[in-house]
Amino acid sequence: MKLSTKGRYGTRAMLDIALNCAKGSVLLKDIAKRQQISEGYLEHIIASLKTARLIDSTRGAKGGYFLLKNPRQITIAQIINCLEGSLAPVECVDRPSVCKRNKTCVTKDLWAKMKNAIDEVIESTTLGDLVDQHRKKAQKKVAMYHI
Amino acid sequence: MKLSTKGRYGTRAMLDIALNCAKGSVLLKDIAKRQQISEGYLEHIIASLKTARLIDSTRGAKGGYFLLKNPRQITIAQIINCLEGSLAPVECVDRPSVCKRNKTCVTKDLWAKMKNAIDEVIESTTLGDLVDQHRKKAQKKVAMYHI
DNA sequence: ACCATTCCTATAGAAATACTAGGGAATGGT
DNA sequence: ACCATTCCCTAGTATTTCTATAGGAATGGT
Repeated sequence: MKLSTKGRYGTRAMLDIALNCAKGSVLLKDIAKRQQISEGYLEHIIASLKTARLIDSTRGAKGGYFLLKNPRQITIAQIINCLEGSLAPVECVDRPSVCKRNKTCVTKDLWAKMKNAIDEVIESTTLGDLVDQHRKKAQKKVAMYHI
Repeated sequence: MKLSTKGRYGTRAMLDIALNCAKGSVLLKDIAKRQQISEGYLEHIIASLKTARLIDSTRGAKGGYFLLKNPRQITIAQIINCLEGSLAPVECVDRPSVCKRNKTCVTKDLWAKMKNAIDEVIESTTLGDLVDQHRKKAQKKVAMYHI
């Protein structure tokens, strides 16, 4: 039960934009290089994030991508859901009608509980939280070099 | 991020054995019919459950499968883990060395949190719990017919 | 000896994932 | 007006994982 690369790369791309937006917009090329993702593939992921209105872009020279909201207003759930859809471990949790067993099935209830636990994590974490944590870790690393 | 059929079928198979073990062992054929899983495929799943020492079998005529422990001693985590491996949403959570970014990566910490939330659910639920819940639902259904 | 049953291995079709390729369109600096 | 830079869009393909299917061997009760 793995997250696909879309979810993983997408989350890192969003964090990268949040960390590098000081001078306005961020180049896809730069995100790709820093995050070690192929430009071509990253384009697809970025496109989904744009459709979901989490980011926007300007074209042409001096173009690039930028967040449409404050990082504290962007939850990881929003990022993941637009790239992977629901994180329900089985389909019947979201759409009970796909399984005729759904009225009596107790495993369905269990999987629903699992989905809730997952959602709790990604809904309670914002991109702003990741930015904070990243800065804290980076600072610690710099401090270590000075010992 | 879906659970594969192995995890889903396996959990239902274990529940089926727990519910039908009154007369000793349970036939694969019967599990397959009741749970609507192909016999051939169920064989693979059952084999893994056996390797994990959750069930055992007797061969030949009058053979079948039976639980090796009390349902209250069997967690869903044990079932799922032997069929799907860890439910870590990304590999680096279990084996940090697969990603050189692991020292500074804050998304890794997030995915680790997600794994913990998932594990909490499947470790705190036992096969016995599912049996209880199933019996309660079945009873309710019978009562409704009598209205 | 017979038969129902579990056990084991190999193979293959289907679906999803993870990219790659290449041309097109908008923009801004010169 | 030109051109480099950048985003935009569609199609195709390679790889992996999932979901089985098939055939036969071993076992044990009758």
